[in-house]
Amino acid sequence: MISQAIEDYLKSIYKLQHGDNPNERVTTSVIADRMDVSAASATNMFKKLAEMHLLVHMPYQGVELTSAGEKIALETIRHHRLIELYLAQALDYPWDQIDAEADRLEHAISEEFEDRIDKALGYPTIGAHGEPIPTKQGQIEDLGYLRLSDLAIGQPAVIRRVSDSNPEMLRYMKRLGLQLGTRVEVSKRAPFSGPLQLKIDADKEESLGLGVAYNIFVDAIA
Amino acid sequence: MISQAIEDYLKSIYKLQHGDNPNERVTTSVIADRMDVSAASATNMFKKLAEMHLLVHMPYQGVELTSAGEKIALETIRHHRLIELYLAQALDYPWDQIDAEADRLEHAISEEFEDRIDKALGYPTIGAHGEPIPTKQGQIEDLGYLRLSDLAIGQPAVIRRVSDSNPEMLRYMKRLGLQLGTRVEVSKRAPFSGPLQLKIDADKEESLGLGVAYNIFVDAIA
DNA sequence: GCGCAATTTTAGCCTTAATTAAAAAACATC
DNA sequence: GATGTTTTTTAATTAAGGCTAAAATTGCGC
Repeated sequence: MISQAIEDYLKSIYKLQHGDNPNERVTTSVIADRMDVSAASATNMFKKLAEMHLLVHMPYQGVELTSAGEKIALETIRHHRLIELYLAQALDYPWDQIDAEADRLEHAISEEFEDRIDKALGYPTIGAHGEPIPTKQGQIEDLGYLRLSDLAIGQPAVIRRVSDSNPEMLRYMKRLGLQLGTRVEVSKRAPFSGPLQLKIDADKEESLGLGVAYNIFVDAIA
Repeated sequence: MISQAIEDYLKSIYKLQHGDNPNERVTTSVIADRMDVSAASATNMFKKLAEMHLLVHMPYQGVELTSAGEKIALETIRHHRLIELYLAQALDYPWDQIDAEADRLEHAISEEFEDRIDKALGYPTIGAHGEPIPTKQGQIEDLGYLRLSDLAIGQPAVIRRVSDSNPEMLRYMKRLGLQLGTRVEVSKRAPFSGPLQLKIDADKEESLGLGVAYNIFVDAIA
Protein backbone atom coordinates (compact mmCIF):
# COMPACT_ATOMS: atom_id res chain seq x y z
CA MET A 1 0.00 0.00 0.00
CA ILE A 2 1.12 3.54 -0.71
CA SER A 3 1.26 5.33 2.63
CA GLN A 4 1.36 9.03 3.26
CA ALA A 5 5.04 8.73 4.18
CA ILE A 6 5.81 7.06 0.86
CA GLU A 7 3.99 9.78 -1.08
CA ASP A 8 5.94 12.43 0.79
CA TYR A 9 9.29 10.81 0.07
CA LEU A 10 8.51 10.32 -3.61
CA LYS A 11 7.33 13.90 -3.93
CA SER A 12 10.50 15.25 -2.34
CA ILE A 13 12.72 13.06 -4.48
CA TYR A 14 10.89 14.11 -7.62
CA LYS A 15 11.21 17.78 -6.80
CA LEU A 16 14.92 17.44 -6.18
CA GLN A 17 15.44 15.42 -9.34
CA HIS A 18 13.68 18.05 -11.40
CA GLY A 19 14.74 21.02 -9.37
CA ASP A 20 17.49 23.58 -9.40
CA ASN A 21 20.09 21.51 -11.19
CA PRO A 22 18.72 18.28 -12.53
CA ASN A 23 22.07 16.55 -12.91
CA GLU A 24 22.83 16.61 -9.20
CA ARG A 25 22.34 13.30 -7.41
CA VAL A 26 19.54 12.92 -4.90
CA THR A 27 21.33 11.72 -1.80
CA THR A 28 20.31 10.47 1.61
CA SER A 29 21.34 13.61 3.44
CA VAL A 30 19.57 15.97 1.06
CA ILE A 31 16.30 14.10 1.42
CA ALA A 32 16.75 13.73 5.18
CA ASP A 33 17.25 17.46 5.37
CA ARG A 34 14.20 18.36 3.25
CA MET A 35 11.95 15.95 5.08
CA ASP A 36 13.29 16.74 8.49
CA VAL A 37 14.14 13.14 9.39
CA SER A 38 17.42 11.46 10.25
CA ALA A 39 19.68 10.14 7.51
CA ALA A 40 19.09 6.63 8.81
CA SER A 41 15.34 7.04 8.32
CA ALA A 42 15.91 8.12 4.75
CA THR A 43 18.11 5.10 4.07
CA ASN A 44 15.47 2.81 5.55
CA MET A 45 12.81 4.29 3.32
CA PHE A 46 15.07 4.14 0.26
CA LYS A 47 15.51 0.43 0.79
CA LYS A 48 11.82 -0.05 1.19
CA LEU A 49 10.97 2.00 -1.90
CA ALA A 50 13.64 0.16 -3.90
CA GLU A 51 12.02 -3.15 -2.94
CA MET A 52 8.71 -1.75 -4.16
CA HIS A 53 10.43 -0.79 -7.44
CA LEU A 54 9.49 2.84 -6.98
CA LEU A 55 13.11 3.93 -7.18
CA VAL A 56 16.59 2.58 -7.78
CA HIS A 57 18.90 2.84 -4.83
CA MET A 58 22.60 3.06 -5.57
CA PRO A 59 24.11 2.67 -2.10
CA TYR A 60 26.25 5.62 -1.06
CA GLN A 61 25.38 7.31 -4.36
CA GLY A 62 21.76 8.31 -4.12
CA VAL A 63 18.42 7.36 -5.63
CA GLU A 64 16.55 7.76 -8.87
CA LEU A 65 12.82 7.33 -9.32
CA THR A 66 11.51 4.60 -11.58
CA SER A 67 8.63 5.49 -13.85
CA ALA A 68 6.29 3.88 -11.30
CA GLY A 69 7.73 6.08 -8.58
CA GLU A 70 7.54 9.15 -10.75
CA LYS A 71 3.92 8.43 -11.52
CA ILE A 72 2.99 8.42 -7.85
CA ALA A 73 5.06 11.55 -7.23
CA LEU A 74 3.26 13.37 -10.04
CA GLU A 75 -0.14 12.28 -8.81
CA THR A 76 0.71 13.63 -5.39
CA ILE A 77 2.01 16.88 -6.84
CA ARG A 78 -1.13 17.19 -8.97
CA HIS A 79 -3.26 16.76 -5.86
CA HIS A 80 -1.19 19.31 -4.03
CA ARG A 81 -1.37 21.97 -6.71
CA LEU A 82 -5.05 21.52 -7.45
CA ILE A 83 -5.84 21.78 -3.76
CA GLU A 84 -3.66 24.88 -3.40
CA LEU A 85 -5.41 26.57 -6.27
CA TYR A 86 -8.80 25.58 -4.94
CA LEU A 87 -8.02 26.96 -1.51
CA ALA A 88 -6.83 30.22 -3.02
CA GLN A 89 -9.66 30.66 -5.50
CA ALA A 90 -12.70 29.08 -3.92
CA LEU A 91 -11.96 29.68 -0.27
CA ASP A 92 -9.96 32.86 -0.62
CA TYR A 93 -7.00 31.51 1.33
CA PRO A 94 -3.97 33.78 1.53
CA TRP A 95 -0.96 32.96 -0.63
CA ASP A 96 1.27 31.87 2.18
CA GLN A 97 -1.08 29.42 3.88
CA ILE A 98 -2.16 27.16 1.05
CA ASP A 99 1.00 25.04 0.95
CA ALA A 100 0.75 23.84 4.54
CA GLU A 101 -2.94 23.02 4.23
CA ALA A 102 -2.42 21.21 0.92
CA ASP A 103 0.40 19.17 2.42
CA ARG A 104 -2.11 17.44 4.66
CA LEU A 105 -5.09 17.34 2.33
CA GLU A 106 -3.17 15.93 -0.64
CA HIS A 107 -3.03 12.54 1.06
CA ALA A 108 -6.67 12.49 2.10
CA ILE A 109 -8.60 13.22 -1.07
CA SER A 110 -10.10 10.72 -3.47
CA GLU A 111 -9.95 10.65 -7.25
CA GLU A 112 -13.51 11.86 -7.16
CA PHE A 113 -12.51 14.91 -5.15
CA GLU A 114 -9.63 15.60 -7.48
CA ASP A 115 -11.93 15.47 -10.48
CA ARG A 116 -14.51 17.73 -8.91
CA ILE A 117 -12.16 20.51 -7.91
CA ASP A 118 -10.39 20.17 -11.26
CA LYS A 119 -13.72 20.79 -12.93
CA ALA A 120 -14.71 23.58 -10.52
CA LEU A 121 -11.44 25.35 -11.35
CA GLY A 122 -11.97 24.95 -15.09
CA TYR A 123 -9.24 22.36 -15.65
CA PRO A 124 -6.30 24.62 -14.82
CA THR A 125 -2.75 23.91 -15.98
CA ILE A 126 -0.96 26.44 -13.77
CA GLY A 127 -1.03 26.40 -9.98
CA ALA A 128 -1.42 29.18 -7.43
CA HIS A 129 2.28 29.98 -7.36
CA GLY A 130 2.74 29.57 -11.10
CA GLU A 131 3.85 25.94 -11.06
CA PRO A 132 2.67 23.64 -13.83
CA ILE A 133 -0.01 21.19 -12.71
CA PRO A 134 0.69 17.63 -13.92
CA THR A 135 -2.12 16.15 -15.98
CA LYS A 136 -4.09 13.16 -14.79
CA GLN A 137 -1.93 11.13 -17.15
CA GLY A 138 1.23 12.33 -15.52
CA GLN A 139 2.42 14.84 -18.13
CA ILE A 140 4.06 17.95 -16.79
CA GLU A 141 4.98 20.99 -18.80
CA ASP A 142 8.36 22.69 -18.53
CA LEU A 143 7.53 26.35 -18.48
CA GLY A 144 11.15 27.42 -18.88
CA TYR A 145 11.15 30.59 -16.85
CA LEU A 146 14.15 32.63 -15.86
CA ARG A 147 15.14 33.34 -12.27
CA LEU A 148 14.77 36.97 -11.36
CA SER A 149 18.31 36.75 -9.99
CA ASP A 150 19.49 35.97 -13.54
CA LEU A 151 17.48 38.64 -15.32
CA ALA A 152 19.55 41.08 -17.39
CA ILE A 153 19.67 44.68 -16.26
CA GLY A 154 17.14 46.84 -18.05
CA GLN A 155 15.18 43.84 -19.34
CA PRO A 156 11.48 44.20 -18.50
CA ALA A 157 9.83 40.99 -17.35
CA VAL A 158 6.69 39.61 -15.72
CA ILE A 159 6.63 37.42 -12.62
CA ARG A 160 5.31 34.02 -13.64
CA ARG A 161 6.16 31.77 -10.75
CA VAL A 162 7.39 31.87 -7.17
CA SER A 163 8.74 29.18 -4.91
CA ASP A 164 6.17 28.17 -2.33
CA SER A 165 8.59 26.61 0.12
CA ASN A 166 8.82 29.51 2.54
CA PRO A 167 5.58 31.15 3.75
CA GLU A 168 7.47 34.03 5.30
CA MET A 169 9.16 34.79 2.03
CA LEU A 170 5.78 34.72 0.31
CA ARG A 171 4.40 37.24 2.78
CA TYR A 172 7.42 39.42 2.17
CA MET A 173 6.96 39.27 -1.59
CA LYS A 174 3.32 40.18 -1.26
CA ARG A 175 4.20 43.15 0.94
CA LEU A 176 6.52 44.39 -1.79
CA GLY A 177 3.82 43.95 -4.40
CA LEU A 178 5.59 41.03 -6.03
CA GLN A 179 2.91 38.65 -7.28
CA LEU A 180 2.14 36.59 -10.35
CA GLY A 181 1.72 39.01 -13.25
CA THR A 182 3.65 41.83 -11.62
CA ARG A 183 5.94 43.66 -14.05
CA VAL A 184 9.52 44.03 -12.90
CA GLU A 185 12.84 45.32 -14.17
CA VAL A 186 16.29 45.08 -12.63
CA SER A 187 17.80 48.52 -12.68
CA LYS A 188 21.01 47.84 -10.81
CA ARG A 189 22.89 44.90 -9.41
CA ALA A 190 25.15 45.40 -6.38
CA PRO A 191 28.54 43.69 -6.54
CA PHE A 192 29.63 40.68 -4.44
CA SER A 193 26.25 38.93 -4.71
CA GLY A 194 24.60 41.97 -3.25
CA PRO A 195 20.92 42.95 -3.62
CA LEU A 196 19.17 43.92 -6.83
CA GLN A 197 17.62 47.30 -7.37
CA LEU A 198 14.17 46.49 -8.70
CA LYS A 199 11.54 48.53 -10.53
CA ILE A 200 8.13 47.13 -9.59
CA ASP A 201 5.11 47.82 -11.81
CA ALA A 202 7.01 50.85 -13.15
CA ASP A 203 5.98 52.88 -10.12
CA LYS A 204 7.94 51.53 -7.18
CA GLU A 205 11.62 50.95 -6.66
CA GLU A 206 12.85 48.43 -4.10
CA SER A 207 16.03 46.70 -3.10
CA LEU A 208 15.73 42.92 -3.18
CA GLY A 209 18.09 40.30 -1.72
CA LEU A 210 19.44 37.65 -4.08
CA GLY A 211 17.90 34.89 -1.94
CA VAL A 212 14.44 36.20 -2.68
CA ALA A 213 15.21 36.96 -6.33
CA TYR A 214 16.43 33.39 -6.72
CA ASN A 215 12.96 32.16 -5.77
CA ILE A 216 11.10 34.31 -8.26
CA PHE A 217 10.75 33.22 -11.88
CA VAL A 218 10.04 35.63 -14.68
CA ASP A 219 9.28 35.80 -18.36
CA ALA A 220 11.09 38.52 -20.34
CA ILE A 221 8.81 40.79 -22.35
CA ALA A 222 9.40 43.10 -25.27
CA MET B 1 -1.05 13.98 20.57
CA ILE B 2 -4.52 13.30 19.24
CA SER B 3 -4.15 10.84 16.36
CA GLN B 4 -6.63 10.02 13.67
CA ALA B 5 -7.31 6.70 15.38
CA ILE B 6 -8.14 8.45 18.64
CA GLU B 7 -10.52 10.84 16.94
CA ASP B 8 -12.25 7.94 15.25
CA TYR B 9 -12.71 6.04 18.49
CA LEU B 10 -13.99 9.08 20.35
CA LYS B 11 -16.41 9.86 17.55
CA SER B 12 -17.79 6.34 17.53
CA ILE B 13 -18.13 6.25 21.31
CA TYR B 14 -19.89 9.59 21.31
CA LYS B 15 -22.34 8.52 18.65
CA LEU B 16 -23.17 5.35 20.57
CA GLN B 17 -23.56 7.19 23.85
CA HIS B 18 -25.96 9.64 22.28
CA GLY B 19 -27.53 7.27 19.83
CA ASP B 20 -30.50 4.98 19.68
CA ASN B 21 -30.89 4.44 23.40
CA PRO B 22 -28.65 6.61 25.46
CA ASN B 23 -28.80 4.49 28.61
CA GLU B 24 -27.18 1.50 27.00
CA ARG B 25 -23.52 0.98 27.93
CA VAL B 26 -20.84 1.44 25.31
CA THR B 27 -18.99 -1.84 25.39
CA THR B 28 -15.85 -3.22 23.83
CA SER B 29 -17.63 -5.44 21.37
CA VAL B 30 -20.00 -2.76 20.15
CA ILE B 31 -17.14 -0.37 19.40
CA ALA B 32 -15.03 -3.15 17.88
CA ASP B 33 -17.94 -3.96 15.62
CA ARG B 34 -18.58 -0.36 14.54
CA MET B 35 -14.93 0.34 13.90
CA ASP B 36 -14.22 -2.96 12.28
CA VAL B 37 -11.37 -3.89 14.60
CA SER B 38 -10.90 -6.79 16.99
CA ALA B 39 -12.21 -6.60 20.54
CA ALA B 40 -8.63 -6.73 21.79
CA SER B 41 -7.76 -3.63 19.78
CA ALA B 42 -10.70 -1.79 21.28
CA THR B 43 -9.64 -2.75 24.80
CA ASN B 44 -6.11 -1.52 24.10
CA MET B 45 -7.40 1.81 22.89
CA PHE B 46 -9.80 2.10 25.83
CA LYS B 47 -6.87 1.74 28.20
CA LYS B 48 -4.88 4.33 26.32
CA LEU B 49 -7.76 6.79 26.18
CA ALA B 50 -8.45 6.27 29.88
CA GLU B 51 -4.83 7.14 30.65
CA MET B 52 -5.26 10.29 28.62
CA HIS B 53 -8.40 11.08 30.66
CA LEU B 54 -10.53 11.19 27.55
CA LEU B 55 -12.83 8.51 28.88
CA VAL B 56 -13.47 6.40 31.97
CA HIS B 57 -12.96 2.72 31.47
CA MET B 58 -14.92 0.41 33.73
CA PRO B 59 -13.35 -2.96 32.92
CA TYR B 60 -15.84 -5.50 31.62
CA GLN B 61 -18.54 -2.83 31.83
CA GLY B 62 -17.81 -0.35 29.07
CA VAL B 63 -16.61 3.22 28.71
CA GLU B 64 -17.95 6.72 29.17
CA LEU B 65 -16.43 9.84 27.68
CA THR B 66 -15.10 12.54 29.96
CA SER B 67 -15.87 16.12 29.00
CA ALA B 68 -12.40 16.35 27.44
CA GLY B 69 -13.16 13.28 25.33
CA GLU B 70 -16.57 14.58 24.39
CA LYS B 71 -15.06 17.87 23.31
CA ILE B 72 -12.74 16.15 20.86
CA ALA B 73 -15.55 13.93 19.61
CA LEU B 74 -17.75 16.95 18.95
CA GLU B 75 -14.97 18.80 17.16
CA THR B 76 -14.47 15.78 14.93
CA ILE B 77 -18.19 15.49 14.28
CA ARG B 78 -18.38 19.20 13.50
CA HIS B 79 -15.57 18.81 10.99
CA HIS B 80 -17.28 15.82 9.47
CA ARG B 81 -20.65 17.47 9.04
CA LEU B 82 -19.31 20.75 7.74
CA ILE B 83 -17.22 18.89 5.19
CA GLU B 84 -20.18 16.74 4.16
CA LEU B 85 -22.32 19.78 3.61
CA TYR B 86 -19.57 21.55 1.72
CA LEU B 87 -19.04 18.57 -0.55
CA ALA B 88 -22.75 18.38 -1.26
CA GLN B 89 -23.35 22.08 -1.77
CA ALA B 90 -20.15 23.47 -3.22
CA LEU B 91 -18.89 20.47 -5.14
CA ASP B 92 -22.23 18.89 -5.95
CA TYR B 93 -21.30 15.53 -4.48
CA PRO B 94 -24.06 12.94 -4.45
CA TRP B 95 -25.76 12.18 -1.16
CA ASP B 96 -24.29 8.76 -0.70
CA GLN B 97 -20.63 9.63 -1.28
CA ILE B 98 -20.06 12.48 1.12
CA ASP B 99 -19.73 10.39 4.26
CA ALA B 100 -16.79 8.33 3.03
CA GLU B 101 -14.93 11.37 1.72
CA ALA B 102 -15.56 13.32 4.93
CA ASP B 103 -14.32 10.40 7.02
CA ARG B 104 -10.85 10.97 5.61
CA LEU B 105 -10.88 14.74 5.30
CA GLU B 106 -12.18 15.39 8.81
CA HIS B 107 -8.77 14.48 10.23
CA ALA B 108 -6.75 16.51 7.74
CA ILE B 109 -8.30 19.97 7.89
CA SER B 110 -7.13 22.89 10.01
CA GLU B 111 -9.20 25.26 12.11
CA GLU B 112 -8.68 27.78 9.34
CA PHE B 113 -10.26 25.42 6.82
CA GLU B 114 -13.14 24.73 9.16
CA ASP B 115 -13.78 28.44 9.58
CA ARG B 116 -13.63 29.13 5.87
CA ILE B 117 -16.08 26.46 4.80
CA ASP B 118 -18.32 27.37 7.74
CA LYS B 119 -18.41 30.92 6.41
CA ALA B 120 -18.81 29.80 2.78
CA LEU B 121 -21.83 27.74 3.83
CA GLY B 122 -23.37 30.62 5.77
CA TYR B 123 -22.78 29.19 9.25
CA PRO B 124 -25.14 26.24 8.91
CA THR B 125 -26.59 24.40 11.91
CA ILE B 126 -27.97 21.39 10.06
CA GLY B 127 -25.88 18.93 8.05
CA ALA B 128 -26.44 17.32 4.68
CA HIS B 129 -28.41 14.41 6.12
CA GLY B 130 -30.30 16.58 8.60
CA GLU B 131 -27.96 16.06 11.57
CA PRO B 132 -27.28 18.96 13.92
CA ILE B 133 -23.81 20.46 13.48
CA PRO B 134 -22.07 21.04 16.80
CA THR B 135 -20.99 24.64 17.34
CA LYS B 136 -17.35 25.59 17.60
CA GLN B 137 -17.90 25.73 21.35
CA GLY B 138 -19.15 22.15 21.39
CA GLN B 139 -22.89 22.75 21.80
CA ILE B 140 -25.12 20.37 19.95
CA GLU B 141 -28.83 20.70 19.52
CA ASP B 142 -31.24 17.87 20.10
CA LEU B 143 -33.66 18.11 17.23
CA GLY B 144 -36.04 15.55 18.71
CA TYR B 145 -37.34 13.93 15.58
CA LEU B 146 -39.48 10.83 15.35
CA ARG B 147 -38.44 7.69 13.53
CA LEU B 148 -40.57 7.00 10.48
CA SER B 149 -40.96 3.47 11.83
CA ASP B 150 -42.73 4.99 14.86
CA LEU B 151 -44.95 7.40 12.97
CA ALA B 152 -48.68 6.96 13.62
CA ILE B 153 -50.84 5.79 10.74
CA GLY B 154 -52.47 8.66 8.91
CA GLN B 155 -50.17 11.26 10.47
CA PRO B 156 -48.60 13.44 7.78
CA ALA B 157 -44.94 14.24 8.36
CA VAL B 158 -41.85 15.65 6.68
CA ILE B 159 -38.50 13.89 6.43
CA ARG B 160 -36.00 15.88 8.45
CA ARG B 161 -33.03 13.56 8.84
CA VAL B 162 -31.66 10.28 7.57
CA SER B 163 -28.94 8.03 8.86
CA ASP B 164 -25.81 8.37 6.74
CA SER B 165 -24.23 5.09 7.78
CA ASN B 166 -25.20 3.06 4.73
CA PRO B 167 -24.56 4.55 1.26
CA GLU B 168 -26.60 1.84 -0.41
CA MET B 169 -29.58 2.64 1.76
CA LEU B 170 -29.16 6.32 0.88
CA ARG B 171 -29.22 5.49 -2.82
CA TYR B 172 -32.33 3.40 -2.28
CA MET B 173 -34.06 6.24 -0.44
CA LYS B 174 -33.20 8.66 -3.18
CA ARG B 175 -34.56 6.29 -5.79
CA LEU B 176 -37.85 6.17 -3.90
CA GLY B 177 -37.91 9.97 -3.69
CA LEU B 178 -37.27 9.99 0.04
CA GLN B 179 -35.13 13.06 0.78
CA LEU B 180 -34.97 15.85 3.32
CA GLY B 181 -38.19 17.81 3.05
CA THR B 182 -40.15 15.02 1.40
CA ARG B 183 -43.70 14.73 2.74
CA VAL B 184 -44.72 11.24 3.85
CA GLU B 185 -47.60 9.47 5.50
CA VAL B 186 -47.88 5.90 6.72
CA SER B 187 -51.06 4.46 5.32
CA LYS B 188 -50.74 0.90 6.54
CA ARG B 189 -48.48 -1.15 8.75
CA ALA B 190 -48.07 -4.87 8.04
CA PRO B 191 -48.14 -7.17 11.06
CA PHE B 192 -45.13 -9.06 12.51
CA SER B 193 -42.70 -6.18 11.93
CA GLY B 194 -43.61 -6.17 8.28
CA PRO B 195 -43.18 -3.29 5.84
CA LEU B 196 -45.00 0.03 5.97
CA GLN B 197 -47.25 1.25 3.22
CA LEU B 198 -46.06 4.79 2.58
CA LYS B 199 -47.58 7.75 0.79
CA ILE B 200 -44.75 9.82 -0.65
CA ASP B 201 -45.32 13.47 -1.58
CA ALA B 202 -48.99 12.64 -1.81
CA ASP B 203 -48.53 11.25 -5.31
CA LYS B 204 -46.68 7.96 -4.91
CA GLU B 205 -47.35 4.91 -2.79
CA GLU B 206 -44.51 2.58 -1.85
CA SER B 207 -43.89 -0.30 0.48
CA LEU B 208 -40.99 0.34 2.81
CA GLY B 209 -39.12 -2.14 5.03
CA LEU B 210 -38.89 -1.37 8.72
CA GLY B 211 -35.09 -1.33 8.56
CA VAL B 212 -35.17 1.63 6.20
CA ALA B 213 -37.99 3.36 8.06
CA TYR B 214 -35.98 3.06 11.26
CA ASN B 215 -33.24 5.15 9.67
CA ILE B 216 -35.50 7.96 8.58
CA PHE B 217 -36.49 10.70 11.02
CA VAL B 218 -39.56 12.84 10.54
CA ASP B 219 -41.39 15.81 11.97
CA ALA B 220 -45.16 15.47 12.24
CA ILE B 221 -47.11 18.29 10.58
CA ALA B 222 -50.62 19.57 10.94
C1' DG C 1 -26.20 -21.01 43.28
C1' DC C 2 -23.64 -23.74 39.55
C1' DG C 3 -21.93 -24.35 35.20
C1' DC C 4 -21.46 -22.95 30.55
C1' DA C 5 -21.37 -19.53 26.96
C1' DA C 6 -20.32 -15.06 25.68
C1' DT C 7 -17.62 -11.11 26.44
C1' DT C 8 -13.52 -8.82 27.82
C1' DT C 9 -8.88 -8.51 28.96
C1' DT C 10 -4.09 -10.03 28.85
C1' DA C 11 -0.03 -11.61 26.60
C1' DG C 12 2.72 -11.82 22.86
C1' DC C 13 3.63 -10.61 18.19
C1' DC C 14 3.55 -7.84 13.65
C1' DT C 15 4.12 -3.63 10.76
C1' DT C 16 5.28 1.11 9.86
C1' DA C 17 8.16 4.79 10.41
C1' DA C 18 10.77 7.03 13.29
C1' DT C 19 15.11 7.21 16.53
C1' DT C 20 20.32 6.79 18.27
C1' DA C 21 24.82 4.69 18.14
C1' DA C 22 28.21 2.24 15.80
C1' DA C 23 30.35 0.51 11.61
C1' DA C 24 31.49 1.09 6.82
C1' DA C 25 32.34 3.60 2.72
C1' DA C 26 33.51 7.74 0.18
C1' DC C 27 35.82 11.97 -0.15
C1' DA C 28 39.24 15.48 0.68
C1' DT C 29 43.73 17.15 2.04
C1' DC C 30 48.20 17.08 2.38
C1' DG D 1 48.70 7.39 -1.33
C1' DA D 2 47.79 7.62 3.90
C1' DT D 3 44.81 9.79 7.02
C1' DG D 4 41.04 12.16 8.87
C1' DT D 5 36.38 13.95 8.11
C1' DT D 6 31.90 13.47 6.25
C1' DT D 7 28.27 10.72 4.61
C1' DT D 8 25.80 6.55 4.45
C1' DT D 9 24.40 2.27 6.08
C1' DT D 10 23.51 -1.19 9.66
C1' DA D 11 21.79 -2.66 14.00
C1' DA D 12 19.01 -2.25 17.73
C1' DT D 13 15.06 0.49 19.97
C1' DT D 14 10.74 2.88 20.39
C1' DA D 15 5.85 4.11 19.77
C1' DA D 16 1.33 3.47 17.49
C1' DG D 17 -2.07 0.61 16.40
C1' DG D 18 -3.35 -3.39 14.73
C1' DC D 19 -3.70 -8.84 15.21
C1' DT D 20 -4.47 -13.93 17.34
C1' DA D 21 -4.71 -17.04 21.13
C1' DA D 22 -5.35 -17.80 25.80
C1' DA D 23 -6.96 -16.46 30.29
C1' DA D 24 -10.24 -14.09 33.13
C1' DT D 25 -14.70 -12.31 34.13
C1' DT D 26 -19.59 -11.75 33.61
C1' DG D 27 -24.03 -13.28 33.34
C1' DC D 28 -27.65 -16.48 31.80
C1' DG D 29 -30.30 -20.79 32.23
C1' DC D 30 -31.77 -24.03 35.09
